[in-house]
Amino acid sequence: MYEPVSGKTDFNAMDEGVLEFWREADIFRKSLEQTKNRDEFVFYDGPPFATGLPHYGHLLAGTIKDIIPRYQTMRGHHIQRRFGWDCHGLPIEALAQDALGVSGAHAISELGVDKFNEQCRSMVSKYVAEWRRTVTRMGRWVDFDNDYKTLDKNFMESVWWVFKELWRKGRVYKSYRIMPYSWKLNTPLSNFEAGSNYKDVQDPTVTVRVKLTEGAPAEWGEAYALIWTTTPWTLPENQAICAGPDICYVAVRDSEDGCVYVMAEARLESVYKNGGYTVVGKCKGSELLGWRYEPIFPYFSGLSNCFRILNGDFVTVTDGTGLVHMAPAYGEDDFNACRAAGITELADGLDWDCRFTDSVPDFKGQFCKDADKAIIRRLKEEGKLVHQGTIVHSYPFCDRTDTPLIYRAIDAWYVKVEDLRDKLSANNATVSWMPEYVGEKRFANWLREAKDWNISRNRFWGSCIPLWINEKDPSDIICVGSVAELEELSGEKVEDLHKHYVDKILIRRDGKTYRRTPEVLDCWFESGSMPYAQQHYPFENAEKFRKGFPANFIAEGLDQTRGWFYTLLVLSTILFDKAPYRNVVVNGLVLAEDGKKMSKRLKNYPDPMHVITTYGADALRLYMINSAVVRAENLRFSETGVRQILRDLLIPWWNAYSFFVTYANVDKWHEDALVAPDSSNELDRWIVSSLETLISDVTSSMDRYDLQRSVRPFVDFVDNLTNWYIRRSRRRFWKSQNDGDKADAYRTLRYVLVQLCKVAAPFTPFISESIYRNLRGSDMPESVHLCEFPQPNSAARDSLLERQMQLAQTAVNLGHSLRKQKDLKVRQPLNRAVIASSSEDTLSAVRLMGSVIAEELNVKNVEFASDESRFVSLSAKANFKSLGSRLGKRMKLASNAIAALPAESLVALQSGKSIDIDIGDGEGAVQISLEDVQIIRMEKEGMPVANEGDVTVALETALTQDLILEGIAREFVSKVQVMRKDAEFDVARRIKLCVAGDPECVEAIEKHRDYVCAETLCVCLNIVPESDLPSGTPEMDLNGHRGFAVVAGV
RNA sequence: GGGCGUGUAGCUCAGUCGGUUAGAGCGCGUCCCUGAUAAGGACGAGGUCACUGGUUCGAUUCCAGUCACGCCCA
Repeated sequence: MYEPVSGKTDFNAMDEGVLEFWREADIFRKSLEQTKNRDEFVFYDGPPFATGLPHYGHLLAGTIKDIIPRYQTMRGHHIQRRFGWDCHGLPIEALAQDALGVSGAHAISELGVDKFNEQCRSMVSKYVAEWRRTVTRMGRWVDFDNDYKTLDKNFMESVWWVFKELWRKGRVYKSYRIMPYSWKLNTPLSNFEAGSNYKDVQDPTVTVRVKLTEGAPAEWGEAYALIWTTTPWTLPENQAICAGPDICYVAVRDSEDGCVYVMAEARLESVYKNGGYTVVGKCKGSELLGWRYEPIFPYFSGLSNCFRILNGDFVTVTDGTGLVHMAPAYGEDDFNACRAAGITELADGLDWDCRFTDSVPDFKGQFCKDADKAIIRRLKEEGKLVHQGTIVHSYPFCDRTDTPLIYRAIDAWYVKVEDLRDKLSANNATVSWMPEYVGEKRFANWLREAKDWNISRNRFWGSCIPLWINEKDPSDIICVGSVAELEELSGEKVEDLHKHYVDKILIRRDGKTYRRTPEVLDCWFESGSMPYAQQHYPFENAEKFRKGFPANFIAEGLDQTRGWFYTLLVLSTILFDKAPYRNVVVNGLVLAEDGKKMSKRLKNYPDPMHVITTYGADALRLYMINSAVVRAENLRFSETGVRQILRDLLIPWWNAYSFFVTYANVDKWHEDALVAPDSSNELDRWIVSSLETLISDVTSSMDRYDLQRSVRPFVDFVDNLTNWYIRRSRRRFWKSQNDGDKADAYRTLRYVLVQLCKVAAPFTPFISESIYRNLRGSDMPESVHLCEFPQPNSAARDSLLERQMQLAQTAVNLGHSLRKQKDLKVRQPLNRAVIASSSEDTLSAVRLMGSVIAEELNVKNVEFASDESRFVSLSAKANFKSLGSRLGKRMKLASNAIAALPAESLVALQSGKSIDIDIGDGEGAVQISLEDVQIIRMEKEGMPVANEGDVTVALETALTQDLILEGIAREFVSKVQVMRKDAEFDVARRIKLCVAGDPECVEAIEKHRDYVCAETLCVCLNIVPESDLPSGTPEMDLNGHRGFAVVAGV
């Protein structure tokens, strides 16, 4: 006996039962144990931030990260799956700030970094339990107990090792970068943070003249460049002027003061609104390059390389003068352009509160923006101010304090990457990406323009930059690469590597004192170090690491192009000059059904747990995998889509299984060993062959990491299994004698169901397990996930048989369509169907399917004919594909000529002859053969026909009295079956029938008495006068005839 | 502004290495079937394959440009 199965299953309960089994029988551990001596297939799991609950993006990535390892395990590999957590960085700091009620770097320092960091540490595992629950519920097998955390001392120590390797190779340097800076919080913000609070503000604008000293033609006399800015306070720090190389500039002589002014031609009219000038010269910005001018303010006039005109592509003529004032300490374009021009020393006159320092004595102590007025006044006094106004524009503000942000140069640590571009590209070329374009275009382009990587953060909770700097000489730096090294250098015991511990540790050497640089590392540096740090390499596991590097496979979202994919590659390229991964599956974004981002606030998506418990995890997994989201495209998440996959695949599959169990139990059929069936029945051979095709398709797609294409063939297979194999085989299971054919049917169906479980196990681990557990033999593994993946066996495939069945299905569909057209229900038997095809191959193939077609179409005889012309008239149409390339411009005429071909020509073509046709352009005859035309079939008078490809089906629709009576009998059986069902009789329950009706009805039932009794399991059929029926017996409509039946169980 | 991707039926998506009838599922309408099935089948309505040009005998497909959307970057 198999465990009885209900046709209506509760997928949630099924899932929970399977989870319980996995837990109790410890199946995941067993699967690892079982494969421990096999080849290692290495998977790296990218660590998520544990600062929120998992969303669909995580579920999707988790599903991909489950399917591939499950598949590879079944293919005989050993695969460690360690979960990882990204524990550092701003997300967790933000949670801690909220919890402590503090905000900003100042406040944190006041509170104490130790307090703050311990708060962060205590909150890291806040969501861990919830993650574990959800990930597990989705069916993902991953090791949570042996997970890695970026805050572990060992992990952090390996990060130091990585850092020191970079340092040793001369890859780490300190430099400036322009960042949004909150003067109220005394901290730089990330660009992301800066983008969240823009406001419209009114700022001053000034146009200033700058005296040219070199470059301008002497005949101009006194000449000035005109510059424009909305930040007058940056003028004291001016170091250069920038012109657009391709912008057209003019020099005009002012008719009032007689001086010459240079500006962009496009801006001339807005500067000189009322004329009053004469043009004395024109040139491109590239010609202004290198001209020199007198510093506007004297404070930084000693700096070298400054006070020149530079060129830059970012210059526009939408406002200002087309000549841009450059204060490289306060603007990114300025900074980059000046650095490119060899200006290395920055004029920075502000302290950490953004007040002017001693270096700008005239404005000392004033907050920079407040100094605007005084600066403008000074410019006016000195005759440098040409125009003054105001502008309203949108400007970023600090999110927390609502004060305007100041863009300024901040000291930061960088990893040199720019000179590695070729190596990065070469290493990337060894990686196989799914989809290809992400690696070959998107990522490759990014690598080609890779910029040096800012790895320092002026924050608190993270891995520390392990650099100790001489208090007296900032160029004297010690890089520490391990705990032992630090202990030795400092003589102190190092318990923890977080900032509040290591900042207290000083190194004293040769009478000098070294203090740690205060920054922490970018958390991308940590996740990029994951291949080494998760193993505590090189301090431990050196051999294990070497075997497991690079990874066979990683999977993350498209948004990681610049994230994890990148940092992994940069670090491994520097350390080992190798790509750290061989295969990458990139998934797209999961959007809400409306195409917008999923938003908790808008509630535009269903809760993941609700979806899982309603439809089961398998349905959700399949829904996501069966979409292009596994090929980096976006998915609009639709609950209906999840329900759909349940209906299309999981329910039919379950029903096939429930069918098997129900009837096997009724028949007491049971076999322990699972053997490949050796049935001669064509349906059996066909479904086994289809199964082999499925195995082969799935295997080849999975080996290419093409998940979407791996899922697709399942839908077809299950459709064939339920709607053709089982439907066609039903009577083999129902018949009362237990003969060899019946045993073949059971054996085949069980075999197919069990093999299907194995093939589907990586995708739908729950339903596969559930079905497998009930059907397996006693010597088979206790879990489907401990089985081997079925080997593709081409010997078991019979492509001719698959083609035959395909043709039979086509013929049946055509016949059904004819019945529909002629309004003849399938229950009405017909005398004859004719299958015609001019192709001998097709005809001989479909000929073998005659009985199948006859039964499905409910016709007494199926005939085959090679001469279609009995049923259809033929005409032809040109095959543009074959002729077009040959004929070119003559194609149009040829198409007309072919449409006009007489019947004899078509018969000649069909018999395989080539014919010459004259297409009337005087260029000579065109020789055509059957491939060059497409035969069109039109119905002739007589029998209705339908056609698809080279198969034509004709149906004899005339009804004889015999056929009509049989139709009535079948209709009657159908009605009685409904009554049985309504009465909830068991399928094997015998009944008694009391029947009445009009004369035809009685005649029909009388004539087909045996058939009616057999079909309805009726042991006693009495035909009585209508008047003997119990009152209220409902009348049946039997194809227009009156009938009555009273059903009673025996 | 740049890189990459996407745009096909009311919806979710296939497909087309250039070929004259562009498919599936859902939804809708009509009907059929039901002795496993919250099912299944047939038929029908529904498409200027985002737009504009170009190449070609022929473009939804190739090329260029435009527009819209998305991701990343600036």
